[in-house]
Amino acid sequence: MAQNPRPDARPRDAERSQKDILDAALAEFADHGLSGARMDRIADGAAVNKRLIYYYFESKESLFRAVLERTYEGIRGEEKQLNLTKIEPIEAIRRLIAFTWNYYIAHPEFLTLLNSENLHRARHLKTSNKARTMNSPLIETIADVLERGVKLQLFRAGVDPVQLYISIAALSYFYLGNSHTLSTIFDRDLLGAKAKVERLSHMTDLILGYLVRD
Amino acid sequence: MAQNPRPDARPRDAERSQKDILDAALAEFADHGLSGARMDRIADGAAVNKRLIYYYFESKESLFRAVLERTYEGIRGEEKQLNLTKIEPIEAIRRLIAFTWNYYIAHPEFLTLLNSENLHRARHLKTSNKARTMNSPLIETIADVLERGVKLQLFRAGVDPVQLYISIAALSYFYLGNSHTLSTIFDRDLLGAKAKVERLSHMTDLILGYLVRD
Amino acid sequence: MAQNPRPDARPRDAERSQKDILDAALAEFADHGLSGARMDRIADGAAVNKRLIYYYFESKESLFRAVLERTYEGIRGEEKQLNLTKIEPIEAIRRLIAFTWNYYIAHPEFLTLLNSENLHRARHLKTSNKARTMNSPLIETIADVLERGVKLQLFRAGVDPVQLYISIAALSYFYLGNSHTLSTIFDRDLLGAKAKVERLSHMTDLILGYLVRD
Amino acid sequence: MAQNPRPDARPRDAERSQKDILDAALAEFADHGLSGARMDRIADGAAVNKRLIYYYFESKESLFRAVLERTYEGIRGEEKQLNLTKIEPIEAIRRLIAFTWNYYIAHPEFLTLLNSENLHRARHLKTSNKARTMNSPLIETIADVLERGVKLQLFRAGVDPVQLYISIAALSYFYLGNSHTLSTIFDRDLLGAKAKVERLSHMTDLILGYLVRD
DNA sequence: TATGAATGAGAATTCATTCAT
DNA sequence: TATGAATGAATTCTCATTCAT
Repeated sequence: MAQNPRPDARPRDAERSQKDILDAALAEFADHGLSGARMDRIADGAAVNKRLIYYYFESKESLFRAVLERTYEGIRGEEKQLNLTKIEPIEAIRRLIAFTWNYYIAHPEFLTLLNSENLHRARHLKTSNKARTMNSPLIETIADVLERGVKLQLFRAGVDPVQLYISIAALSYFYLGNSHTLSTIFDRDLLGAKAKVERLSHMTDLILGYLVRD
Repeated sequence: MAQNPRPDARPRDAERSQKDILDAALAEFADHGLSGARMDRIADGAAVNKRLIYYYFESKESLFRAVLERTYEGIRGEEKQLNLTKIEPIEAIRRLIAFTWNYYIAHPEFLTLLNSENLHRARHLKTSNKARTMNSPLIETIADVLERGVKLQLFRAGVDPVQLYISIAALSYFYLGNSHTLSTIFDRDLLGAKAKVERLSHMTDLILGYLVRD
Repeated sequence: MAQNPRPDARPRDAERSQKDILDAALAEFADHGLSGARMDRIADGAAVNKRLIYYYFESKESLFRAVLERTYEGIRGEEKQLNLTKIEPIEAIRRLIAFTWNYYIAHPEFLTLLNSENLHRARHLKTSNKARTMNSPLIETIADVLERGVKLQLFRAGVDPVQLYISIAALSYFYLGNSHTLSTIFDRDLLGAKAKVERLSHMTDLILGYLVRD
Repeated sequence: MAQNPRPDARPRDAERSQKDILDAALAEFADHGLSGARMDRIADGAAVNKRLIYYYFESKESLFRAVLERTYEGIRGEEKQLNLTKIEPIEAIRRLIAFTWNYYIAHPEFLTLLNSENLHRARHLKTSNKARTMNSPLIETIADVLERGVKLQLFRAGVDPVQLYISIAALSYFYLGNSHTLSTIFDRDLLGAKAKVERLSHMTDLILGYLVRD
């Protein structure tokens, strides 16, 4: 179908166009996965000519990689803001869980994007030096918090920070990412305000119930 | 003189053909998602004429739904086998975690299929009376185990069986389903024998650490 | 899609099956034309197995030819019933117009079937000895009526019966066969009771206005 | 420096392509009907890539609608050229009949296209604002001619212009549109030069024989 | 006489991508 | 930096017809 010119034809600059494309691509990939995404819709969403996408980003796959990189940058940036090194250990864990939970709620596209990338066996991640080396600062943070907690005889010893990081992520990720099937199967609204409060509470109880000695 | 059927001719077996199609479709959808799956590859995989797929299953979406239904049937069937009602509560939880973990390892296609279905907002599940009503028997089981554990003063009270079910699933699901990106990011083999033992151990510790009172 | 067995599985005989097939085929061809007709729908409509159609009628084209033949048989049979040779000429013309008009109204499938056959340049008619030789008895009838009318000094002389036959058919055929586009263009209901009366009246006036001398 | 468009400047490719597609589509739809038409043949006929058809016209149905619109535009345009308001009434009617006759002869595709559209119950016409509102100017013309003829005491009174318009169209349309079956049945060449002259003569006699008082 | 299973050859439509400017 | 026009290669789906019993 012939494309219409942008209705608001404000002047455009290279950076702006690229950002618009990445924004539209993120939405499209998050909504439809890599295979289901349509370059046409991305062009429409970004209000640019389709050809321009290829000008800036070589191909659909490349574009997906770029989106993935920006997405990892996004979460890593936020994780860095989360300064837990001076917070009391129990409270630090609390905040960590809440942060993860809230981040996923605020960025549902992160979940589906990661699912897509895993479906493709991390192909794009592996070929992205940028994203591959963006380790989460939270591993260090968790290690620090655990260490302090153990020293204060608050926490059990011998907990692997990576395992804990994964578990904390898992508890939110699965609940939110699978909410459509889960709520269908359980015939129960999992995303209402009350349900959300309960889930965060359960996850916090679970993690702290495990960590905290008495 | 009765003619023999061609020696290389596939015997005409409707049930067999349908099963072959479903098997091939499961593999294809699990590998590529709904959009990425190719009907041609499914036909090849099932060694049937492409047209036959449409003869038995109306469309790609319908086929996906059928696959999904059979997949849910599969896990629900196994869950039913898992008789925990007479097992001592702590051991029961242990077995439940191990079962979930092992099932996902044995059926990696279950994970990607569910991810696909969630990407599509459970569209197929919602239109499948069959699958929609196949509630997991494990909710009942968990409720029973928790109750017994509480009565024996082994477990903490007030734990919601659905939350616990979701959490147990989450811990395995996220680890296995995201193993490609996680192992890339952590540069660590998450699927080696040792890593698997450690993960199962961590998950069990986590859940029991939370549940068991002292 | 797999076919269901007939819900009412009464015993069937060859003649009955063939008639059912022809009935269903007529409806299908009339509704969708030759290309648009579906053998599957015909089988469904006749409540027989698709294979049976090929058993009795070689192919889609053959089936169409058979339908056409039966259709011509139908109208020729009715035309024969119309005994106008002893009717007063003016009244005979009146009856002839009304008969044509009413036949087309009662058999709308006749119109679309003929349109289809003309689209295909009368290919099936030309290869059907049966239909090709089924001349309309009305030509003779009209010739007779005209002759009598002229002798009685009622009608003008020199009218070609074939031209008149075609014109009488044309006036009904076009109105009824194109009623969908005509009523859309004129935004006027052409098929209501009042409109029908008016059309028949107009056609009769037109033909008699031409034929009758004063 | 403003460039003057050269008078012989080639039309934009886009326009040309669209016209070529519409031309080829008209021929194809006229020859085979909507269902029988093949997008491949249209692409070949227009010497464009098949994909381009979908680029400009959404679908086969849409293309058919566009063809229909252009076809109606064509006849309405010619009808407008036919200036009969200052012509003597009898001569005006003569010209009108001849115009209709000659237009159908020159545009046989118009007949089959309309038949197709009626087979589809004017579905495309009804969804085309363009075509739906292109009323024939001939209705007004006929009303005017009739009125003048009545005033001059040449014509009978009380003739509905719409009925007359339909009848004039019908006489040519049926003869030409059904010429294949008719000439097969009558075993008589209906499209030879002599036969055409006779038909036009008959139709004119018929209409004027009805209209003109003595 | 009848039928469920199966298919090869298309058919419409889609899609990422490139051409020409 | 930007774009409208164009396309080859799929991709889903269809259809008349045949196979095997």
